[in-house]
Amino acid sequence: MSARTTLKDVAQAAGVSQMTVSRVVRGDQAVSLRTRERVQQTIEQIGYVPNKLAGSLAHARSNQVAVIIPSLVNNVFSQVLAGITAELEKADYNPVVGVTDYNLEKEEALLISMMSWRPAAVIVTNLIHTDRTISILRNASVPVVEIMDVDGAPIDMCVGLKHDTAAQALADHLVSKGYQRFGYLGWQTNDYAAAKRFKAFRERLEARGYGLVAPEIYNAPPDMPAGKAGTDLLLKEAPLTDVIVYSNDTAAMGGALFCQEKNIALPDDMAIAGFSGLRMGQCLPQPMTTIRTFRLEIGQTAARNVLKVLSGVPVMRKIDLGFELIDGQSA
Amino acid sequence: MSARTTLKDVAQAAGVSQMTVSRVVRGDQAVSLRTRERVQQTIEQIGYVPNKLAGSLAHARSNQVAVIIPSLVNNVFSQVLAGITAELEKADYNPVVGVTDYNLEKEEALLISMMSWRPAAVIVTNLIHTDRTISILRNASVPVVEIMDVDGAPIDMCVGLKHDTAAQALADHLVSKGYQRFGYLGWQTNDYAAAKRFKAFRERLEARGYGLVAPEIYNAPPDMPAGKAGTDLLLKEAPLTDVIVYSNDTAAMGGALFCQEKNIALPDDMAIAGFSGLRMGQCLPQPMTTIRTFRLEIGQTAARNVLKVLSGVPVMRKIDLGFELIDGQSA
DNA sequence: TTGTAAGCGTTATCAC
DNA sequence: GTGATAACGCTTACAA
Repeated sequence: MSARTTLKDVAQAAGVSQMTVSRVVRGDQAVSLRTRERVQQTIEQIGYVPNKLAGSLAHARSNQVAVIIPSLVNNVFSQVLAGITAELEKADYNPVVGVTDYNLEKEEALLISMMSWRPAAVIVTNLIHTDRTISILRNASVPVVEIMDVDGAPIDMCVGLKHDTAAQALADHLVSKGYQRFGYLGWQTNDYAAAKRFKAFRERLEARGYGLVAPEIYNAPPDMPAGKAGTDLLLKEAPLTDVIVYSNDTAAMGGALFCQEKNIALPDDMAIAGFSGLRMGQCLPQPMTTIRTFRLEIGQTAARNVLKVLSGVPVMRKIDLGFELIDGQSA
Repeated sequence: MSARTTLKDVAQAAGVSQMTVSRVVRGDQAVSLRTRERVQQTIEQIGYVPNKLAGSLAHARSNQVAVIIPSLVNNVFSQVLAGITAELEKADYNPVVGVTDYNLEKEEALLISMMSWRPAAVIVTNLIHTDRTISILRNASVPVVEIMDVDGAPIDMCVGLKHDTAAQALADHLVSKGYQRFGYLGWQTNDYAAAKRFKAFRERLEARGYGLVAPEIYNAPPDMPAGKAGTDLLLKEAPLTDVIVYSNDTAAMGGALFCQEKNIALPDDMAIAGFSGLRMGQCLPQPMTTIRTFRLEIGQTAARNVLKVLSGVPVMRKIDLGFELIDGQSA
C-alpha cells in the first residue's frame, strides 16, 4: 500500500493541492498551522512515504553519498565506514557503498555505476586512481573526498595522514632503540597506502645504513594467521632478525602469538611493531609498538566535510589527521 | 559536463531519437547494428552517464538494496556486509547501508528513510523489530531478508543460524568435557542474537544441573580489551571458575591473553570458549574452542536470494546455514 | 527497426 | 497561504 501512495493521494484525501502536501512534507514554513496539521494527519493515516527518486529528480539533488573503499574485511576500512555512516546518518544522508578489493579498474566501474544515482558527494580511498576515474570525479560537480592519504594533490578534498611520514617515524624510532636487522611483513602491491609505507620505511632505513628483509609472500590479506605464518617464514629466512615490522596490527598480532608459542621473548629476543593502533594491540602482555591512525575520525571528518560543502560552509581542502607513535613494550 | 548530458543530447548528436539511445543504453535488442554502434560512439564521445533516478522513477524499480545492520565495528557484521556487497556487485546492484547501533528505534528510522529510495529489496538483521518496522516491511512489496537468525517466522525470508541450538551445542560440549563451574562474559541486552545464545546456554546448563556466573559488566561492545578486563573481574568474583564462555571470539581472545599474562594455563587451569569462529582464534597456542558461523556466506546467500526473487526464481524462505563446533585445545 | 506521446512522483515557478 | 503548470530524464506503450 504505502509504497504506492503518492502526493496526489494525500492531497485528495486532505482536500488540498499536491504542492501544499509537498510543503508540509518538507517542513516548508508557508503553510497555515491548520492545514499543516490536517495534512500531517492524513499522511499518517494513509501511510504515505515520499518518493525520493522523484524528489531528487525534480530537485536535481539527492541525499545519497557514494562511498568506495578497498575492503570491508580489513577492519581499518570498516571503521572508517562506521565513521562516515554515523555522520551521514545525523544529516539524514545515506551511504551507498562499493568495495573495490584493492582493484582500480573495479573502483572505476563502481564509480561509474554509482554516478548514475547522482550522489550528492563521493568519498573514495587513496589518491591513486585510473585516469578515467579522475576525469569522472573532476567533472562530477559534486564534493569529492579522498580518504586515508594526504600526501599529494587531491582532486577536490582529502582527509587522512601521511603514510610515508608515519613509516619514517617508525623507522627512526626503531633505529633509535638500537635495532639493526629489520624484517618487514605484509607488503601488498595493490594496497597503495601500505606500499607507500613500505617504500618509505625501506628508504629511511637505507638512508640510515640499514637493510631490510621483506619476503614477498602474500597475495592474501595480512591477517592474523598470515602474520603468524609469515613470521615463521621470515625467521627461517633471516634468523638473526632484530625486529619485524608488519603492515598492520592484525598481522603483528599473529607475529606476537607466534613468538609466544616459540618462546621468543618480546622484545628481548626479538621485537615487533604494527601499524594502525588497533585496541587489541594493547591487550598483549607487551603492548604493541605501532603507529596509531585515526580511522573513525577520518571517516567522520570526510563525511562532515561533505556535509559542510553541501551546505555552503567553507572547509579545508586537505586535512592531515596525523598519527601517533605508540611506544609499546613489544619493541 | 557529463553530469548534465541527457538522453536528448546523445540523441541529437547521433541523429536519432531518445528512445533509440535508451534502447542502446539498456542493451535492448531491437536496434540495428549500425545505429547501435553510432550511438555507442557518441555516448562515449560526450561522456553520457545515465540517470538512474529518472530511470527508476519511470521503470518503478531501482537497483539499490537497503542493508541495515547493527554495527560495522563488530567485524561479524562487516563480514556479512562484505558478502552482501560482493554478490550485489556482480548483478550491478548497490547496497545502501544503515547502522543501527543495536537500537530498534534507529532501525525503524533508518528503514523509513531508506524506503524513500524505493529499494529493490531490504536486508535487515535479526527477527526482532518494532511493530512499525514489521508493518513497513510487510507492506513494502519488495523482497525482505532477515539475516543472522532463523529461529522464528520471517517477515518474508531469513538466512542465518539457530543461535539457541548453537549455544546448547556448546553447553553440551563443555559439560561432556567435564567442566562444572561456568562463567559467561559479554552479554549485551540489545544484541538480540547474543542474548538468545546466553539465555539458551544458561537454560541448558541449568537443565543439566549447572549454574552460571555471568557478571553484567558491559555496556561497551565485547571487544578484546573488554574480554581481558572482564575475565579479570569474573575470576575475582568466582575464582574457581572452570571455563568461561564469551559472547564472541574477540572477547575470548582477550580472555586468552589475560590468562597468558597471569600464567593461567589453558585449558588445564581454566578453559575458554568463544563464538563466531574467527580465524584469529586458531592463532592461539591453544586453538580456540568456539562455534563457527558462516558470516560471509550468510551475506552472500541473503543477497543471492534477493537477486533470485527479483528475477522470478523461486527460493527457500528460510535458510539455516548452521554452525560448526570447533573443538579447540582451549577447552 | 525506429519514433511519438504519455506518464513516473516530485519540486520550482509564478500566479492568485 | 495556496494552487496551477511546467519541468526533471527516463521508460512504457503504441504507432509508423
